[in-house]
Amino acid sequence: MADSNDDNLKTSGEPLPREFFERSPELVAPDLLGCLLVSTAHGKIASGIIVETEAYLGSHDPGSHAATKGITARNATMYGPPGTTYVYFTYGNHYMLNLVCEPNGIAGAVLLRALEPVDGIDVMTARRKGRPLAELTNGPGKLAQALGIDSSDNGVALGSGRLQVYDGGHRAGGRVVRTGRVGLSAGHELLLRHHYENDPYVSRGRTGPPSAARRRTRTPGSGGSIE
DNA sequence: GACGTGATTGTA
DNA sequence: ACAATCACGTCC
Repeated sequence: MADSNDDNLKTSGEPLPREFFERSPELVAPDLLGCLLVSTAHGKIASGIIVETEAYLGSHDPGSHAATKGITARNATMYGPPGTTYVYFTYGNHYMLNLVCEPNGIAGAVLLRALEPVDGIDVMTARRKGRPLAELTNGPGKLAQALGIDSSDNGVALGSGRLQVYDGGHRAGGRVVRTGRVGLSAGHELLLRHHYENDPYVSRGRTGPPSAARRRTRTPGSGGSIE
């Protein structure tokens, strides 16, 4: 290939088997830390070591898309077979990449929130419009953008599409900490976020709950009454 | 700290 | 039909 993009690729370990994902997201989320996520979207390799994850459970998790609602058009893949990807679009701008857990028919997934860039840094930098290395993949929307992920990846089994995850094992000396999940108005108090301590590629997250429910900014017309 | 952006969802 | 919400990122 004319691409210089596929020299010296790092594939630390075997692809994670389906059984790895066929259990609670609460167990899968910390085990994904240290594994390698690889994208081949648009014919370009881009990869990184997973350094931050969040678990999303089923109907009893108020922060989950599967909270009490049952199956909807959006969350259907969360109920699908383990080892597939759940990708959804939010805030009008961002794709979020999750890996589906639990046996087929039971909702559960792990959100990938941050990576340490490994291969294809030039590709990721271009997709991220020249941002510095530490800001290529330090957030869920950022990593999806860096890896070229979009809604066409939703519901696809790992290894059969553009994405794969390889076992990597934990980093030497990388201590894992659990904190509250980021950006939720409900369920943020549950300690379901996992990341390496003092890791430069972890998202900063947000401090505290998102200032109540953010109100849509209204533009009162001139002379209009405000309620 | 505030605003963009558009799909999704509950409510009417 | 409508309007609020939203697992965020960017610039002020």
